[in-house]
Amino acid sequence: MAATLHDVARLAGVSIKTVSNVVNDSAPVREQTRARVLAAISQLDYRPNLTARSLRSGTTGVIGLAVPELRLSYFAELADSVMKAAEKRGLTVLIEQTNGDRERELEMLRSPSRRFTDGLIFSVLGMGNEDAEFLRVDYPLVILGERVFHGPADHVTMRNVEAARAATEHLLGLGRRRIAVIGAHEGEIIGSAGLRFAGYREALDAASVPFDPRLVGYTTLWHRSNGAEAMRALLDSGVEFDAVFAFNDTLALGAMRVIQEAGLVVPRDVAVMGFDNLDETAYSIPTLSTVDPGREEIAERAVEVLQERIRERSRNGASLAAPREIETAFRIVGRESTV
Amino acid sequence: MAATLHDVARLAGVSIKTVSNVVNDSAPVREQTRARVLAAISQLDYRPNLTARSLRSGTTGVIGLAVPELRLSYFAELADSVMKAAEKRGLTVLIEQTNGDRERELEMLRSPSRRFTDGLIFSVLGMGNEDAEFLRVDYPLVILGERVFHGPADHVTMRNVEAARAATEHLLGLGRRRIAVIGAHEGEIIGSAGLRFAGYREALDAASVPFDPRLVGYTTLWHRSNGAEAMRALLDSGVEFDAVFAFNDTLALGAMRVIQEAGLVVPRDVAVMGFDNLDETAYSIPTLSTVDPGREEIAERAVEVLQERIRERSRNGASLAAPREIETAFRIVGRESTV
DNA sequence: GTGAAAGCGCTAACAA
DNA sequence: TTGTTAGCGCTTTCAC
Repeated sequence: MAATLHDVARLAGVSIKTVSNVVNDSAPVREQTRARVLAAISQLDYRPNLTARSLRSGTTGVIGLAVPELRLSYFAELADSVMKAAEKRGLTVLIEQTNGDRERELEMLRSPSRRFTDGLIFSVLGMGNEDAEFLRVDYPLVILGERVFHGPADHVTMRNVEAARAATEHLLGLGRRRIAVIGAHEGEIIGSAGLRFAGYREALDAASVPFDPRLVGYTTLWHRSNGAEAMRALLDSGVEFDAVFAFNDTLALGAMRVIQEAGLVVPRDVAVMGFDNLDETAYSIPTLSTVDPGREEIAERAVEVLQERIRERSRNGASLAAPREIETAFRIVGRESTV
Repeated sequence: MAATLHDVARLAGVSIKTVSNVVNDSAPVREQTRARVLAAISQLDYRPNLTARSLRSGTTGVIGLAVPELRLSYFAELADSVMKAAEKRGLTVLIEQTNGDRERELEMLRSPSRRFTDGLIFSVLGMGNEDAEFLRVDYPLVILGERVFHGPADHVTMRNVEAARAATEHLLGLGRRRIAVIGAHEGEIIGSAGLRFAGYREALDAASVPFDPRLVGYTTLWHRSNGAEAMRALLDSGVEFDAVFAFNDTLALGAMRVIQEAGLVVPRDVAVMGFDNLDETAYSIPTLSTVDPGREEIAERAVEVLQERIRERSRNGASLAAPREIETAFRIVGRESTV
């Protein structure tokens, strides 16, 4: 059985309070006593029981991270960044998957594991702005993504409209004028698809390039196969285009595959631009130009804000500060697909 | 403040024991009483404090999963499978990253979060058989991977030698006789590289195809860039080959890129075979033939064995049963790269 | 500088 | 069938 404070105290011939003081540096301890305690600790290989500590202190040092699916590279890379940011701050991350499903997302907010975590970083995909009130919860919560804005919880996101505009301008800068988009969602205003589409339109308008609805590829999901299908439809339709802006890298890679199968050359015949800067975009054939959404910064800020809220809460019982909207920086990454 | 058992008991006019019985189904409760308790629970939105329950019961319902790096697709997909298998059994997964680093792996075995988890599934990459004794720990532990065999902990792995042999035979079956390998590790006997190399040799020998050391591409890591480099070296060396067996999919994808850049056609000039059956191998150009290692089954078995050990332990204090070596089934997946 | 004791919320042994 | 009570291991007043 693992050693407890009592065992250490008995061996060192002191009270458990003294041992606790040594372990937590919570009060000055005479040098000689400290040495005796430390000796006992190492002799017994004592390690504090975190569960007991949690019960007493009310915090666990664990934060939750809810993402749609870990096997989607974007979320695996995000999880990696969040774990690294958390580790720097002495926090452990408990990852959970929602499948991007509205119902499961709502459940997640009330999952039993919330009792195990001090707060939650929640990458929302299925819920919409109309669900915002569900985000009014009694624990620290930081929302990620583009589904809910100005809700009752802190929110970290990138400038989607500006980034999509910059991506489109990058293509315009190459002299491309017939720029198709892939990944649009009919009638969506907010959400990544809606915002990125808006950025695309802004760029066209600013450059006085007419918008052609035949160049819009709608897809429900943003997987590789959806990018491939949308591109096939575009090619079959016979509409002319000299560039494609896909709303994420996975769509772009799927589309690029179909373009090449059709005997066209990237970027000579069609320039391709993605969005997310996944690791693998640096290794595709050709390498894929994309938007770096600054995942590291998003993760850092999210963990930072969450930790602040956790601290506020443990001091004051609850935080009254207004929810924060934090926007992070992006960067256009030019690679072979848009030379 | 969140409601406790006491609050519910007071509201329902019963003792906390009765509430506890209702919550845990631990003893029969009169229908009428149960209804009153349930009403109080929902009125107060009572949810049990898992920390307190853990302190009392000595278990947490959380298992650890240590993997090298989540951004490597193989481990993201493995993590997904483990989480799904765990969820079926009512367990939550705490993921931690080791970076495949021996030192960090050793630390992981004694990480403070072990106090938070009932057991650990540990995908080992940096440690070797000589470190096996470190795996003699006082909590349930299941090892994954090919670095440690017959150690003091349970071990779930696939038949690497047989799988690599089958993959090579698949290429031989196409009439290819000059089969290069990529990802070999000089002098390694166990470890994925050593075992897969052995399987390759077995297949050649069985088919009486002479082994040519010039066809062996050594790489330290198994990333895309390593596959690309190894293939470049192979092409530069001028040695002839009509097929490549890469020891994982990522290497294969990197190699395939270089093959195509060199103006060769896959599979006409060079057939390519990977290993792992990553999601993305179904979408590459051409799609990649590979070995499906049965990640789902590995995950299922690992969680199952771990849970058994956890239960044994909570019953008997400790498990005396000998460590188990479990081997799972694999499957050759033929795709465009080996038509 | 150190000790005694209460109690975090829960489960389980024992009583009634 | 239900209630009482003793801890799980720790932190934290409050004495000394």
